[in-house]
Amino acid sequence: MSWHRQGPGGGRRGYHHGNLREALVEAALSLIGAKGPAGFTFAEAARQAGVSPAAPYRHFRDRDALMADVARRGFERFEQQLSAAWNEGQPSAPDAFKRVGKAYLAFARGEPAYFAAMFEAGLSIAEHRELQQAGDRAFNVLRIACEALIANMPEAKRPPAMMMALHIWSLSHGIASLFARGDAARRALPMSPEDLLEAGTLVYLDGLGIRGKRG
Amino acid sequence: MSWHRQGPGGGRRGYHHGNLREALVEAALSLIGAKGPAGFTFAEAARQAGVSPAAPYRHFRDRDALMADVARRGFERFEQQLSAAWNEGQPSAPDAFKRVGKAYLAFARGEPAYFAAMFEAGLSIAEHRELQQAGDRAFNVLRIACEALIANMPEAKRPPAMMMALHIWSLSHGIASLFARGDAARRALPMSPEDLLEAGTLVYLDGLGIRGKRG
DNA sequence: TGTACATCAGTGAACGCGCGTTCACTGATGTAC
DNA sequence: TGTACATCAGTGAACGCGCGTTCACTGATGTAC
Repeated sequence: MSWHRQGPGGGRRGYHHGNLREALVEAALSLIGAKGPAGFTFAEAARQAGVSPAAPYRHFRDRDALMADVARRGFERFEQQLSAAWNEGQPSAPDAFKRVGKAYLAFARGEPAYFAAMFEAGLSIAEHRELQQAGDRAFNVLRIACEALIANMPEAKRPPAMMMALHIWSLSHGIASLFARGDAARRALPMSPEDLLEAGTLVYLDGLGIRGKRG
Repeated sequence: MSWHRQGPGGGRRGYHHGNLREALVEAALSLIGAKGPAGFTFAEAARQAGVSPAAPYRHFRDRDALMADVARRGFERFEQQLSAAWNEGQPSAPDAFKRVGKAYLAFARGEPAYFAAMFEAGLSIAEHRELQQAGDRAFNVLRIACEALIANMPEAKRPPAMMMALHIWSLSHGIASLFARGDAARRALPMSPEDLLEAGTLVYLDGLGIRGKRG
């Protein structure tokens, strides 16, 4: 909690919170994590941040604006984690690609509140252009990874990287949504989501003629 | 609306609704469709069905029980549509398989309220065993289709049908959730979701050694 | 260094609202005889 | 065929609650001079 003023001393806060915007985001995350996107209310976020119910209006137009901000931060965090996993394709593109898949699932499992805000809060894409852009930037990491993976293929056999990225994204997202989510809606699975995704990706890449697993 | 009593005459209803349970389900569907799972309330469902707010309690324990019933019906409908699309693999397993994929997307797009209740209402799988079972039955259609697709392969090269079905399910579900949903959270796509799924499935099957699209 | 003042980020009380749920009740229906 | 009665599926009024939002306000902070 960012209850204390910044700077030395860490004394009790006074009239001003000092970091309310961040505290509200944290509160929203903890509420979404605990009760789902529907269970998050503006009033309770204020209470959890220790301010009056009117205070949040200084920082967010309404409940949806706070939710959208959480989702945007989620996409940024998501992009960072995918990007770190890709690590510019080092030491090899296939290895790095595998890491990206794992990072996708790790995010769904490790940050269920962000994941829910991003994909299950019912936020309209059209009404929140900044969300779409943040989502596109995260997707772009995947596309770059796909481009690197197929860079050495003969041009005639090279698949469109965009389509490839959309397939990998969809497969990852499906597995994450159904089997790797961090809440009670997760379904049981006879193997780990990571193994399922890795196997599916290998088959898919094989189908594209990459890595030629099968003679 | 099932406003009138069953039977000839279709006269005005009296004290008893006659078909309240069904009317509540319909009301729930229309509310979920219009405002998402979070926007559906017990009270408004009652209002839309034209009864007092206490009446629904004769038929459902609480709001969640109604939501779960909607989801269960959704899974049953889903199973029926997938099953009809599969049509026992006629005229050929690959053709029928393609139809099943299209049916998955058609359901997400055509029945957004059911889809949301089934996958995005935050219902706990553990607390609603009947939901899990209904979901499993729908999934089973996919598994049977996968088994039929690989039935003629030499045993040594035959992939596990369960894994294959999970991959296809995940890919379909990812595409449906991200690009083919029937509400404002749908993302734009440079092609149709159907084409994306069909292309992805072909590549995947190719990777398994089915249909040998590529030399 | 001190002071006046503008601005910012809170307060807290109040509002109307709709929700979920309960209660004793009652009209309608079905059935035993 | 009629009647008494049990059961069912509704009513409608009431409750406490928490929400979103607004309002005039005020304490704290920063800055110009």
